[in-house]
Amino acid sequence: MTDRLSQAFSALADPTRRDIVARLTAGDATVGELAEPYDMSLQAVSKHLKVLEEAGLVTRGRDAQRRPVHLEAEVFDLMTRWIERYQRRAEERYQRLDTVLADLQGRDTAPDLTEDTA
Amino acid sequence: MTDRLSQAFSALADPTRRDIVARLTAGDATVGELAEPYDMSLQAVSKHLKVLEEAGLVTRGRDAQRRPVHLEAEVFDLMTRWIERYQRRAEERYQRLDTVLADLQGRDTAPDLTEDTA
DNA sequence: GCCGTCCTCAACCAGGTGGTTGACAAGAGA
DNA sequence: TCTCTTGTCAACCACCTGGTTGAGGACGGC
Repeated sequence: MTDRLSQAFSALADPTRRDIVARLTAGDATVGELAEPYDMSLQAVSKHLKVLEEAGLVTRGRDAQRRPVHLEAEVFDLMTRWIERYQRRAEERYQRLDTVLADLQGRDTAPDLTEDTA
Repeated sequence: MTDRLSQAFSALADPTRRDIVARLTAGDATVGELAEPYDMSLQAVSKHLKVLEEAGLVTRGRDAQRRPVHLEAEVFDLMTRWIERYQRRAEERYQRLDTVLADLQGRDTAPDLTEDTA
């Protein structure tokens, strides 16, 4: 689970972290501000932020003893590109379903593996 | 981790499962066909498919003792909507950065929580 | 009916995850 | 300097995850 895309999907698989991301679209915030609404220790939120940071979804600055958290948009783009690519293909497949049906009798081999997935 | 979106992100956080999804865009496949390229037991692949199925990314039919696996597009749409929503907001925030800078001196409250995240 | 094929279920295991508490580092302010 | 605020680090814990092996269910073909 070391690749960028796995880290990004994994980071957003947690509802607390998605909530944090959602709130950060309103503007940067400190760890304390982000932790306040949750019934959870500051340390736990700090861990969540570390996960988001390692996934590249967030960066952390420094302002005295405060660590302002900042949302980064690039990795989101990476994720949407991956999803839309296969979503689009799946939809295309249904649109030309007649062609697929015609192909069915000739289909006795496994699907090819020529596509990279990362 | 019971909600739909968490399950979907979590399912795609694994490279093997993303690879399976990618291959399924070429057409339905049986468990055996899907397992063939991996250095992994059939049972392990069967588990991966179960995860994908519970996330709603895939459905499984029945054809005698075979269980053809079929890609579903709807949940992808749910994910892209979530991502793009916050990605768009993050980008908008940079575009009107001058406004944000003007707001900075008045910003001493935590970001609001009016947004649902699921 | 019996065998082979395709697949799932159950038990197990190592390692990861999400939370806790306690200690402490870095700075601002008195 | 002493203290308060802000946040991280480390150790610990219960539970989940991704793999294994072994057993067996469901079905087609002989």
